[in-house]
Amino acid sequence: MFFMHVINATDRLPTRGHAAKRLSILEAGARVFCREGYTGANIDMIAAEAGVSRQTVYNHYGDKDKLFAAVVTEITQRCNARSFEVLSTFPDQPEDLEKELVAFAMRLTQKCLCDEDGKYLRKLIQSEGERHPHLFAGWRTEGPGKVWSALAARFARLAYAGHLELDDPDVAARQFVALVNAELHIPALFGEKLENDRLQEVTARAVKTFLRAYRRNGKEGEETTRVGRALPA
Amino acid sequence: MFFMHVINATDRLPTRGHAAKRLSILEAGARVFCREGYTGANIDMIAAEAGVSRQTVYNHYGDKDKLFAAVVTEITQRCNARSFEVLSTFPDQPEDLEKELVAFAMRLTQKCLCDEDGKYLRKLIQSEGERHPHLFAGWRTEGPGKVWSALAARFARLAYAGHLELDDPDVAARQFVALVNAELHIPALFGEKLENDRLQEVTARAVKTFLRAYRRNGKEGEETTRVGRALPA
DNA sequence: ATATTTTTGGACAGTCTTGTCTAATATGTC
DNA sequence: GACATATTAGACAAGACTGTCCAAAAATAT
Repeated sequence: MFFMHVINATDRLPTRGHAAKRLSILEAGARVFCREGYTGANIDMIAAEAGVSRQTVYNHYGDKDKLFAAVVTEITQRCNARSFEVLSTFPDQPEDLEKELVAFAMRLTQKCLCDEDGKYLRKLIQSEGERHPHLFAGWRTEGPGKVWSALAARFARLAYAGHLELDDPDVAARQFVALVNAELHIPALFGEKLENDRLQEVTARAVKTFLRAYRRNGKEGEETTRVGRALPA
Repeated sequence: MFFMHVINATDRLPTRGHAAKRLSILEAGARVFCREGYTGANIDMIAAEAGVSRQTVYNHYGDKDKLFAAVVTEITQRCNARSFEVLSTFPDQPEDLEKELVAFAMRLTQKCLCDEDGKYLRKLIQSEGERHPHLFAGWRTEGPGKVWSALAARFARLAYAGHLELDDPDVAARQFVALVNAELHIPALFGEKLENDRLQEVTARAVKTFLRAYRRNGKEGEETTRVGRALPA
């Protein structure tokens, strides 16, 4: 009983206000580190943006390095979780494969790559990936590593069900992602976002190309994927 | 005559030693800015790496901002020039399209994306693109802007000659680049380079997929691009 | 050889940042 | 209300960096 009390007093999660400030600092840290880079960010900026005093930042996270590491860990987890969430909406039993793949690709883009967390993670890696690769080792294995192989498994299933024709599901998965993101890289470098219409358009074209390469011959809907094709009667 | 002399004394490029130091500072600046980011880089580091005194850096470039701008301009020009050099080796009259496209893609990757200047430019844009987009406006229009449309023109020519079947050459060009670079992004984030064998392999697969999607129906070599395909007799 | 330009090293002020410390205040619990 | 814990503002020392100034030394041109 008194033991419980001791445990509660020391191990229990901080009180509501406490936890709220902690989170607020983390969010502000993500924003500022992302905006200014690790070296360019300073604690006062983060404290101000979080609406707390500088000392509170130090109370919670110790120093700049530890705060950065905490930000990386948190954002990584969020992004990974989001990725698997989206992955679970993959069209396993498609009625209209092209349409459903486009919708899936749009979810992937909007919820994982073009959202705030996705942008933060990208910039954090860009600014510190080369200097501190260990900070992102977890992301590499748990993030792209697992997402891609899970995606490959979904494609393999589509192939087994006769919808696709693949040499190597892993290659196909990476190429799918590459095609879908083709037009995003440069705008992302300058903090720009594609409008929704444009995103829809480039995604549709990416999927179309993917299916041209990988759709099983003689399957339905082929004439929509290759314009002006001269089919042998 | 005396007029010539005046022109020479004021307008001529600096003497050899002078120019050599100027260049050395620029190269060192590129390395250090790339390694440390704009904020993280400091003038003493650059001076030391260039083998000159700090004052000399200020004599040549005025201040940190101007030095950074000069580095960006120089590296941009080099990268653009290199891109068009490689572009001029595009296989316009291919005998073995797949093989020649793979070779072309390898040149593009190795000479433009994976070389030192390519890496510098990428990191410079990553660290300062969002904060100072105007510094890279020239790159966007003269670099990817023109390279892609030139590449699209080459693909259009291949289509006109009956080798390819394209809806939109611009889309095809961007997708080609995206496929070829699919595997490079993540290693690049951590300063890693793909070994040549691996690069060759992923490039071959990218081109294979590209041709599966865009090779003209009934053209030669199709059976090599689609494994296990069931052709209608 | 002499005059001119360039480079050097060092000192310097001013600014910014990190991380610590303290005393006062706020917040929440019992 | 009393008590413990969290938070705040501000001062502070130590260090780093920028950009300037200067006088001596070196390189270059005439």
